[in-house]
Amino acid sequence: MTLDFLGTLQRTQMCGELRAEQAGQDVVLMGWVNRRRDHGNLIFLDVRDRTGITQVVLDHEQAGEAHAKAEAARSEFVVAVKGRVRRRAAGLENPNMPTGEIEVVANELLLLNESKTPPFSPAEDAIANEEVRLKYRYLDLRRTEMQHNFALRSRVAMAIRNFLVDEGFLEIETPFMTRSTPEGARDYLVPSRVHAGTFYALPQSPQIFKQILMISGFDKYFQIARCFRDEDLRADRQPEFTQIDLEMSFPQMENIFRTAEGFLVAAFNAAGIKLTTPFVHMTYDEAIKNYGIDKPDMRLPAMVSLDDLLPPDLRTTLKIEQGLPILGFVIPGVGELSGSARKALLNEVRGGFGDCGLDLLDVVRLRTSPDFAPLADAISAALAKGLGVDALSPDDLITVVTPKLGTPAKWNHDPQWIYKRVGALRLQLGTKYAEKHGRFAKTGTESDFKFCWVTDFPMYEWDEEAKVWNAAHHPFTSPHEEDIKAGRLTNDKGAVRALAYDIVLNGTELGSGSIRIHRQDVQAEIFRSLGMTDEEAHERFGFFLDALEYGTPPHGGIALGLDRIVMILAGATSLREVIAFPKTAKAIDLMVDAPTPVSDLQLRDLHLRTVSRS
RNA sequence: GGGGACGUAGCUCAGUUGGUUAGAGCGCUGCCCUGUCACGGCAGAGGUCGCGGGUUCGAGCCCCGUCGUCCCCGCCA
Repeated sequence: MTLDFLGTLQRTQMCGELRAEQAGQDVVLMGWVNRRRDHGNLIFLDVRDRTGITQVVLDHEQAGEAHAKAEAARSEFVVAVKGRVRRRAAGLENPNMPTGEIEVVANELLLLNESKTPPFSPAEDAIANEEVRLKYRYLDLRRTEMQHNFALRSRVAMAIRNFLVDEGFLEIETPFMTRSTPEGARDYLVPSRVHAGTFYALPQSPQIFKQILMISGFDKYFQIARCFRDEDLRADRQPEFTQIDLEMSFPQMENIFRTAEGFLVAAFNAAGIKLTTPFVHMTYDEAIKNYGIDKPDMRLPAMVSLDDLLPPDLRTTLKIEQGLPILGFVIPGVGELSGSARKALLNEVRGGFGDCGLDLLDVVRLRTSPDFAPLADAISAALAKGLGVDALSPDDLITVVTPKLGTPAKWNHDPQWIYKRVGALRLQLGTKYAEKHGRFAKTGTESDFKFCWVTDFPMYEWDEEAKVWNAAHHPFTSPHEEDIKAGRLTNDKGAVRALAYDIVLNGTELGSGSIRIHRQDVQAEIFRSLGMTDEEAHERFGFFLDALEYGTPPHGGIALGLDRIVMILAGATSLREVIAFPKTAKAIDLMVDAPTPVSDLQLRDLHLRTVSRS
C-alpha cells in the first residue's frame, strides 16, 4: 500500500465541531477511520478524533482518486480529508450524532498511515476483556468513553489548581526519591548506585515535606502529587496514585474544610454538577453508631438503635443478651418479599453471621403473633421516624439485628464490633438490592453525591497481634488539647481523640487530613506513647524533630485522591478507567510488561544480587 | 497470605449426562452495490478449547497441578 505524505497540509477543524452553519465551507479533517460503509461507487468514511465523528462522502464520479483510496482504507487507518461541508438532504440527517446535520464531501483523501486489524474496535461499545484492553491500551484509550474520562480528569485537575492558586496557595514540588519510613504502607525502594547498600524510597505521601514547607513559611502549599504504596490492589487502589495534597499554617479545622469544599465545588462544576456546601459533619463515634463504619454511605438510611423498645424482661423472653445494642435499619423500596424469599434472606444473613452471636428478628413474623405484634409495630414506627416518614411501606425491607444470649461485648477488643457488623450488613443488603431501590442510580445531579466530613477519629488503634497501640492516622496528627492535658496519652490511649478528619463521598473515603503537632515536646511524647524510644524516634524522624524546634507554626492540611474523585464523576467503578496506564491486580503493567528482571550488569552497579525464596 | 468468579476463533459468547467433523454473532478476506450511518447481499478463511499431567475405549466437559485476569478479606500509619 502506498501511503501519502502530509506535506504542508494543516487541519482546519476537529471532527466533532462541524454543524449546519458551516455548510459550504472548505475544510481539512484528520483522524482515524471509525467505520467504512462501501456502497460501490459511493463510500462513507466516519472519521474520528478526540472531539467526535464526521461522516465523509466519497463519490466515484466526483472524486475518482479519493474514492479509490477510500476503497483501500480500513478501520483505524489515519486519514486526512480535504472537502466541502454539505448540509445533508432532508431525511438523511443522523440525529444520533452531533455532526449528523452535515457531511463532508471529499475531493481529496490522504492515507497518512495504515493500521493492522485491531484486536478490538475502538468504535464498538461492547468492551473487550480488561486484559486485552490493557495490553492494547493505546486502542482502548481511543474509545469515546475513555477520551471523555481523561478530558474530564484534565478539567477537574485544572479547576482545582485554579481554585487553590486563587486562594493564595503555592504549588511546590517535593521529591520522588526520598527517605524510607517503615511505618504504614510498604515503600517502593530505589537502590542507590553511589552509596552501596542504601535505598531511596518513593513517597507514600509528601506528608513530612509539606509540614516542613510550613516551617519554611510558605503558609499555603498544594501539590497534585503522585504517591506510591507497595500494597495489594483493589478496584479503588493502585500502587501509584495522585493526591491533591495541601497544607496551611495557622488554620482552624473549618479553614481546611472550607478550602477542600471550595475546590470540590470547582471540580464538580467542571463536570457540570453544582454542589451545595457546607457538607454534613459527624464525629467518628456518630458515624459508627449510625452507620457502623467510618465512611458512611449516606445514600442509604442510617441504622436506628432499638434498645428502648426492648427492655430487660422482653430481652429475656426473646433470649437476647442484656446491655448490648439492638440495631435496625431499612432498605427502602426493595419490594415486598414472598415468604420463601424472606426466609432465604434470613438464612443467608444468619449464615453470614456464623457463630459471632448475632441473630435477626423476623419482624414480619412477629407481626402475626398477638403477643409480639405491638413490638413489631413499635419497631416499624421507630424506623419510620428515623427515615422521616409517617409509616413504612410494605416494600421497605426491615432488618433488625439482635445479640443472642452469651454474645461477647467485645470482639478483638473492639466494643463497637456489633455496630460495625450491622453496618457491613446494611451495605451488603444495599448492594444486593441496588437495582430495586435505585438509590445508587446516576441522575447526573447533586443528589447522586452524598458528602460528609467525619471528625474526631481515635488517635490510637490497638493491634491485638503485636499487642501495641498504633497511630490510627499518622504520628504527626495532633490529639485534642484536652486529651493531652488530661494525661490520656499515657493513661487511656483508647479514649484519645485526634484532630483528624476524613471526607467521604458515597461510602468512599476521598481524603483525610489533620491538624498536625507543631511542638517538639508534644511530638516526642506521641512517639513515646507509640512505644518508640527517643533514640528510635530520632533515628527515623530526627531531621523532622530538629526542624520542629525552629519556630514551627501551628499547621494542618488534607489530601484527597484525585483518581477517586474523577472515578466517581465519570461513573466508573474502577480507578483503571481514569488512570491512563494502570496496573493489574498483581501490580503488572500489561502494555509495557513491567516489572522485568534487569541485567546482571545493572544489578552489579547497584550492589544488588537477587535471591529466590523457596 | 486466604476466599470466590472466569479462561473455547481477533472480540463477545454458546457448547446437554464424557460420544461422530467444536458452533453463533461481530470482526476479517474476496466479489457485488450511489444514501448508508451497527449499511446490505453472496462467498470464504479463521481453533494447541490457557498450560501440564491424570482417569477413560473416548475429555472442551471429570480429577490433580499450574499460569493469567477480575472481585473480596487480610494489608493500605
